[in-house]
Order: sequence, then C-alpha cells, then structure tokens
Amino acid sequence: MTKKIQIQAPKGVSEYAPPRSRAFEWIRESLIRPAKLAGYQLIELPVFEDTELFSRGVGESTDVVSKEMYTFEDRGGRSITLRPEGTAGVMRAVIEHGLDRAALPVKIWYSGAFFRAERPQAGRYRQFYQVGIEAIGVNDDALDAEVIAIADAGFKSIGLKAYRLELTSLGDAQSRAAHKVDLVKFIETLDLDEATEARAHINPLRLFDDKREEVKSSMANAPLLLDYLSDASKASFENVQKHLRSLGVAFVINPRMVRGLDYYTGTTFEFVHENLGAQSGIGGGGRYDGLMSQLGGQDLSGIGFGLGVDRALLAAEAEGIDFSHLQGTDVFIIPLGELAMETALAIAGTLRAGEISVDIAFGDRALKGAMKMADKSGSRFVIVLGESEIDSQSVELKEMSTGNSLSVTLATLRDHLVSVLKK
RNA sequence: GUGGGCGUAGCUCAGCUGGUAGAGCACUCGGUUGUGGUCCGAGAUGUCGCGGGUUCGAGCCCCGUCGCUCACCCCA
Repeated sequence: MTKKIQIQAPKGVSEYAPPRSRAFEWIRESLIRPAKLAGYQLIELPVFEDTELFSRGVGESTDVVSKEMYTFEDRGGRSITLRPEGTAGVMRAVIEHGLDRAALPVKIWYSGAFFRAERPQAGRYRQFYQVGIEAIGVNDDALDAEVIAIADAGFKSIGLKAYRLELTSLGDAQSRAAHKVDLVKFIETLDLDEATEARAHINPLRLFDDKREEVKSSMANAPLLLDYLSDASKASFENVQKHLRSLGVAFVINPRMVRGLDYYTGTTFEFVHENLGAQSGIGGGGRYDGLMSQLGGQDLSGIGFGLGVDRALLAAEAEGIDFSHLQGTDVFIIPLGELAMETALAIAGTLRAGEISVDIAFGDRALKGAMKMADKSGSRFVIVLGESEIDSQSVELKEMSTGNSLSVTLATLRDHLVSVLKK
C-alpha cells in the first residue's frame, strides 16, 4: 500500500479560486482599462527569458537579481530565468521586433505572472500578478504625469481610497553623482552592522529604505538626492508636479523613496496603501533613461509602471469594497422535466447570443432546491420552465431581489431582457 | 538567509489541570402537489499535519519532522 500524499501548490504562490477569483479578474481588468483607453496596446511575452536580460537590464547589484530569481538551465544548456519583473522583457521585445522604428512613443501594456524566489509573507508571493505599461521613446514631462495618472485612475476605478502616491525624482546622471559623493561620506560616519555596510556599498540609496528604527534615525540627517538636482532636473520634476496638479492627481513628495530596480532615473513613484501589512506597495514605476541602450537598442528613454494585482485585491478587501455585484448570471432557468430541459438549453443559447448570461439548473433537482440554487447564485432573474410554459410559449420572468414577476413570451424574451439589462 | 505564531470536519474555530472529539457556517433531504431569501427537523463529514517518546490512557506533555503564517531583508 502506498501512502497517499496530498499534493499542494508550490510554496508562496497566489492562486484564486471562485468566489474570490471574480474579484481578482475584475480588479485586473479595471487596473489596466485606463491604459487601453489611453491608446496603449497589448504585448504578450514569454514568462521566461535569457537570464542575461535581467542581470543586464535590472541590475546585478539588486536583490531581485542577486538572490530572488528562479534560474535554471534548459535542455540546451542555456541559462533561463522566470521573469521577476516586466520592463526588461518589454524592452527586449521592442528592440527585437523593431517597434521603436515606428512613430514614438511606443505605448505598450502587459498583464501576467511574475516570479521571485523570496520568503513569502502577507502580500508577497513567489508567483504574483502585475499589469503594467511602458511608453518608450519620448521624454516629455506631460507623459510622465499621464503615466502616473493612468495608474491612479486604475486604483480609483476599483474604489480604493486609503492609498497615497509618493513621488520623487532621481534626477540626471550628474545630479546622482554629486549626491552620491556626499551620501557615501555621510554613511561612513555611521556605525553600521556588516550586512548593512555591505548593502550601502552596493547602493547607498538603499539605506533610506531600511525599516529598522536605529537605521532610520541615523539616516534622518542624510543628504537627500532631491537637494542635489541640477536645474534642468529640478525644472522637469516641477513640471511633472504641475501637470499632476492640473490633472487632479494627489501626491506627496517622498525624497527618501527608493526603488528596488537599478534602471530608474528621473521621475519615480510608488503607490502605497495604508492598511496592508508590511508589503504596502501596490504599484510603482518611473523613468528609465539608459535601459534600452543597455540592452543593445537605441538610446531611447522610457517610462512605465507595474501594478500589483494581488496587492490591489488585498487592499480592496481591506477597505471592505463590495464585490457582490460581480456574482451570478442575468438569468437562471429551472427546467422541469426532460422536454423542458431541451427547451431551456435552446433558450439559453438564444439569450447568450445576445450577450445575456444564463445559467441552468442541471441535475434534476426539486424545484425548491433549484430555487435555492438560483438564490445563492446571485442571478438577477429566474425562469421556471415547465409544461404550461412550453404550451403557452411564455414564461414568468421573476426578479429575485423584489420577488415580482412579469409574463413574457418566448419570442420576445431576448429583446425584453436586452432592454431591461441595458440600464 | 534570520526571528515569532500556528497546524482539530469543506470554511472559521472551541476542546478546562492528559480519559480515544464538538460548535457555527456551508452541504444533502424533509416541513404534502410548480417558486428562493427567515424559521424548524433530520443527515453526512475527521487516520486532531506526520513520525517517535512518556503514560494504564495523548488532540492536549516531550523530541523530531513537514507545512502554513507573520515580520526582518527586499519588493508588486
């Protein structure tokens, strides 16, 4: 006798089964809809790429690349990595297909699963979902602002309120270089443990992101990059803010914000939710000047964002957003007997062809049980279909929320429902 | 990689100082003939994560192990 071992999902993956999957699907759609309405076009990419794409694109010095990638060798001996983020892959595809040789900017959206080999915790998964956009080839402050506004519109459309948009600028190369000199000087005066010291050495900016109180307080007086911006960078950053204000997008400046990926330059931003756990970032992005040329393409700038679908769902749940409108079909048909089932199937087909969703009570259950099913399904209307209805070719269309019903002939049922459901 | 918490019916959990298991929700059927949401009745469901130890006896104690979870690091 072999012992049965229950197979479980791999550690740390996020999966969504009904009924929660309804909310997930709706949120994913809602988050990306503003981008579609703004002229962004879909790109479907592989979930795995040549490992070098990420080490070169995202940056060898990032934690994401150095210790969080799912990397393996394929049968041809190539080093393959499950994508940990979206931007590098989009850049690769844009270069590979020459999309950047058309009119600029190239405006792309994507949606899919990403992978990081981290220790899971609330809101942090090994497989997680993001939607994102990239606008490549135009350096325009108005575009920066619009990209941010699109992300904000996505969050607003699902009803989120308890979040803030944090904004900063990493400036141009010379601004960053000047700041780095002083920052390193400052950090050298601190008494840090070895691991933190090492991190500071790789990227001193990362110390701003440390959550430990002692590190936070010792960084309180650290020089801020925003104070080192060149005149041009400063003007550009102010311009982005001006556009955001006129768009009515609320934001706060966070000069201590740090992004985890190395390619960011200029405008960077993060959406932070207020009642999630430690993993409170629900989306973020920024401008990246050198990424494309780094990957062997033209020297074009780009800006984009990634929004966490899993976290947006958690945030929506934390805010108590109501998903009940997502459940149930428009119509639930209860056939009584075999002939009625045949008719029910035919009616369902006709209605569905008119974009009306229809469920049927299968399995020959008692009327009372079927009514309970209809009730629990959340369907808006129910139709009981028996001999008398078939004889008369008309049904009682009962609205579950009110209990009222209306007699409608089968011939006019579809048109009637289309007009009722339209509003 | 480091630290804390937890693993009991499908779900949420209770189980007192050790005496071989319970509630609520959900589910099925019923409360007379073709109409749900409330109410009432009946029913099904667990190798108490796994392995070892202590004990006459362990869901409760000890050791190990696996898993989940939260936090650090980092990030969506």
